Amino acid sequence: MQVTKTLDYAVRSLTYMGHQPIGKHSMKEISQEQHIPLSYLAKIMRRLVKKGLVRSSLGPDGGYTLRKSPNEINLRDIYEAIEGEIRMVECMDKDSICVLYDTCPQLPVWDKIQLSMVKILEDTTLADMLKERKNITMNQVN
Amino acid sequence: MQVTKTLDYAVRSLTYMGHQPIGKHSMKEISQEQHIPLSYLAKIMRRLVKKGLVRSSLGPDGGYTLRKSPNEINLRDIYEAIEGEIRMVECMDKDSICVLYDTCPQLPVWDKIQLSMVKILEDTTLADMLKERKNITMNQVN
DNA sequence: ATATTATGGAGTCACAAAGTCCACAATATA
DNA sequence: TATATTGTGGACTTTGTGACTCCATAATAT
Repeated sequence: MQVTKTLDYAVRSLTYMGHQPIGKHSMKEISQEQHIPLSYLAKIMRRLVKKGLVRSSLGPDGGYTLRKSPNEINLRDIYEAIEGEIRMVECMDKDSICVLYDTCPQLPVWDKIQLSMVKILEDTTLADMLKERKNITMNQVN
Repeated sequence: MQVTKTLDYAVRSLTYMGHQPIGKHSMKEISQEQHIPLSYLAKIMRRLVKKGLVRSSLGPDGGYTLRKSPNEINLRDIYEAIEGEIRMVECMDKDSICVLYDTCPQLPVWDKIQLSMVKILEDTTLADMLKERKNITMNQVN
C-alpha cells in the first residue's frame, strides 16, 4: 500500500520536464537534477515513451520531450504507465478466481478506497503539481 | 499499493469471529473455516492479541474472542495492527529525511489520498462488513 | 497425568523492486 | 564520413520482504 520508488522517480522526472514543457531534456540532465540513478532512469523512461507520455530523440542533442502539455497529463496516466492497471486487491483482477468473491464482505471497502484514489489521481495533473511547488516557494519568500 | 494477504487473512478472521462476537474460536477452527494456513494464522493472531483486538485463552477449549463488539472495531484498527502506521510514501515517516521535503510537489497528492483512505477505513466497522454480507445473501435468496 | 490450546522465535522460500551492465542503433556535427 | 553523443533492449545481480513452516515451551481443562 505504498508508492514505489519507481513511481516516485517517474513523477519527479515528468514534473521536472514540466518546467520547460517544450524543451528537450537528456537522461543525464534529469538523472543529475533529480538524483535518480542513470541506468535505472533509462528503464523508467522507456516505459514512459512506450506509453506515449514522452517523445524521445537520439543522437547528440537528443533527449525527451513531453507529448502533451502539463495540464493534460494526470497522475493516473503516470501511475498506470509505471505500475499497470490500478487494483487494491488481487481478486479485482479479471483473470483471478476466488470462491468467496460473490459474498466477500471486504471487497466493497477496497473498491470504495480504490475509486476515491483513482478519482484523486485523475483530478491531479502535472500542472497542478507545478503550481503546488510555486505556492510553497512563494510562502517561503513571504 | 495493494492489500497484502496477511491483512486479508486478519480481516477475514475477525469478520468470521464477528458472527458470534461472544463465542470463543480456536485457531484450528478459524484456519479451517477461512482456509488460512494454521501456522501462519498463529503469527497473525499474535499481533491481534498484542494490539488488543482479541483476547486469547490457553488449554483445551481455549481460543480467541473479540475484545470489543463488531461495531466498535474499524478497519483502521485492523490495518494498523497488521501493517503498522499508515503511510503512502516513505518520506511521511517521522524519522525519514528528504532534502526535497519542503518543496516536494507530489507530497500533497499522496497525503490527500492517504487521508481519504484513512477516513474510509475508520468509517468502516466489522459490523458494516457483516451487514454487507447479509445483504448479498438476501439478494441471492430473492 | 495428559491432551489440547496458544506463544515466541528462528528459519526457509519465492518473488518483485531496485539497480547495474553492455552491446547496439540512431543522429548531429566537425 | 568518422566520431562522439544520445537513447534502446535485454540480461543479469542484489536486496528486501511477504508468505509460510517448524519446534520447543507455557498454560489449562478434564
